[in-house]
Amino acid sequence: MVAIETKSDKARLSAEDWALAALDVIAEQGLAAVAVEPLARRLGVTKGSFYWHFPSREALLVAALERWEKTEQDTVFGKMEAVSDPRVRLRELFQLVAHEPKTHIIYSELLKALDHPVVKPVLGRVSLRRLEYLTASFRQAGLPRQDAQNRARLAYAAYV
Amino acid sequence: MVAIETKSDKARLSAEDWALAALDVIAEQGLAAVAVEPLARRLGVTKGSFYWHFPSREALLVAALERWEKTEQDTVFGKMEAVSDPRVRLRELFQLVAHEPKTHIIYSELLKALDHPVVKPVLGRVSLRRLEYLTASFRQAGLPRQDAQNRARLAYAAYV
DNA sequence: AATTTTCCATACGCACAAGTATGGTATTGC
DNA sequence: GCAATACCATACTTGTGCGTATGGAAAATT
Repeated sequence: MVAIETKSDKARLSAEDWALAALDVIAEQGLAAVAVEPLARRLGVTKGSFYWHFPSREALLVAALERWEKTEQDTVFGKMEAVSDPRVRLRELFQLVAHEPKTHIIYSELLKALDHPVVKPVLGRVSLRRLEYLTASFRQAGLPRQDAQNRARLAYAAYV
Repeated sequence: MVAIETKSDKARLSAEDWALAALDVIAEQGLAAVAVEPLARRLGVTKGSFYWHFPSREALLVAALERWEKTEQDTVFGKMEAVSDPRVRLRELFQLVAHEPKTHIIYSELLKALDHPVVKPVLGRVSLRRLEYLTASFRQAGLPRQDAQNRARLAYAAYV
């Protein structure tokens, strides 16, 4: 028989479950609030579980951010490719960030923790990708190179 | 004889010395890094000193932010009153924030800690004052009320 | 000079989180 | 059914920070 399991009561956990829970905590209380024991309580287990899946808290952060970077990339760029007109695509993009608050909140929390060595490179890559994407879209919309770059920077700054 | 004392070797400390040291730590490592025992080590004393001047860590934060709010108000608005032409005054203002990094950095660190109940009202007041000042200057520079407000908001957002 | 005050050190107790060690239970593969 | 492995609980140890209690030294006061 197939076990009937909801997200909140599960017999056994995977490393990914921990990473997702960590992202939830980041969204709710920031990166500094990601602690092993509170997370374990939240998941209904103890530290013993955690240290089987991960060697350290640091490793959890790396895994969580890695997963966040991947999914944010997929959702945003996945939904964008469908639209061919670059101008409509830009509108869709802003619509998307506005109505997908989770990734959005995590982004701002990570901004607050930019001094953390694990966070910096990740956020650097994500920001750069978004900027390049914006610039490219503005260029396809007809703007010359320099103007497109400026518009992109402005739009992104406004978003932040 | 008057005691010759440098800032780093002083026989006895005052509450203000602690507040200033706290602001230094905020500027360097953020509000969360303001801890009593490390601060004491930094000042060359122990906790015993601290808890004579303050009843708690919270009280130190309040005192430090209060002091920061006061001095930032004095320096900025003090240097601005001298200039009568509102357009020149605006240029001076941006010049000022750019070359007075200390207050500036503290401001951004406090932004990261906006969720802290002690920080929120302080930063709210400071931001509001700056915005109103900007708006007033833009109006005196000849812009109508609505445009002045928008320009002020934009300029402040860009600064942040 | 003697006595208050002022300021600080030392030594506690408490709480909480990181990591380790070890043993137990549930699965899975055979 | 049985052994191996996967997953987790319990019980440590260590580190660090908050706050308290108390006694001692230096300054100021009289």
